[in-house]
Amino acid sequence: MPELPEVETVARTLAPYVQDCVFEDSTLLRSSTLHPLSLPLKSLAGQRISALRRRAKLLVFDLVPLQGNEPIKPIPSCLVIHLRMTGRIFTAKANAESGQHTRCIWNLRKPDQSSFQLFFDDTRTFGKVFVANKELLSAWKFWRELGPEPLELNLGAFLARLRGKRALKASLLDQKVLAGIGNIYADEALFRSGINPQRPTDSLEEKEAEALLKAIKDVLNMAILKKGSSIRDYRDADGKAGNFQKSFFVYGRGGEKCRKCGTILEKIRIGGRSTVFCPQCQH
DNA sequence: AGCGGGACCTGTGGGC
DNA sequence: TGCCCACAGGTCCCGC
Repeated sequence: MPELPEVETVARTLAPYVQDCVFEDSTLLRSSTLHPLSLPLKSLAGQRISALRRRAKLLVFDLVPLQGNEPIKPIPSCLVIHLRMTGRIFTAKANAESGQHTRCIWNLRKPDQSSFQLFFDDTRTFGKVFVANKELLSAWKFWRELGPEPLELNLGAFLARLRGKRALKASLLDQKVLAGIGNIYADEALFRSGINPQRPTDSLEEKEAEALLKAIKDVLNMAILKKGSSIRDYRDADGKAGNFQKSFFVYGRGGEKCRKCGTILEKIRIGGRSTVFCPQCQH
């Protein structure tokens, strides 16, 4: 579910609740939700959240030990959460009961000493929670190999990453090439730049790469402004759905008419993922 | 190197 | 109404 704009929205809506709060105890309701390399959840106790940020599709809680507390070793430096397809994170009052799909609950203490809970719910259970420090993060292949943030990428660096003969769409979905783009925004950016998703990656002319990079940034920025896209499950930390799904040109519209030219949109599979494009507008 | 397929899961929507 | 199948914002692994 959540791609870069959705995770960015969760980070922005959750930050005001958790900033400077301190972890107390944690409850893991499904063991597979904890990443195999993770430190135990109990090592979070006494850690203060100094910042909440996004990297790629990951939510990162930066931690600092509370002064005067004896931290549990090894000391974690962050809590990383990957929402995958159906993960949701939200706050609840102290002692709220878990739901059918609740996978993890954290008790947090605010600076004013009052307490509340942070819930991680995940219907399909693909999501992961990872308590880490620098060493563990660099041991995590996925993290170590993440490509650059697309919103911070310049044309030269983008061109340098467009290597290989595979379909361009497959490259855009590869988190080692660019970090944060998923199935929705890959299709939308390709449509908006007029490029066919099946094109070999290394066939792009510089002008086309420039148009594609601009389309990627535009579509991600617009989606962030609209608080993400909600197809079904996605909600921000306040439980609110996004609005960018109303602006889709192609995603989920296979067989319907192109909003620009009226041609019937084609639906194919690339790299096992549904891909919708306009055979008239995209070359 | 890069593909297709399957695995991991649960839920929903469409077709019959 | 009910059953069965396809499919879903992601990633990983295997075999060719």
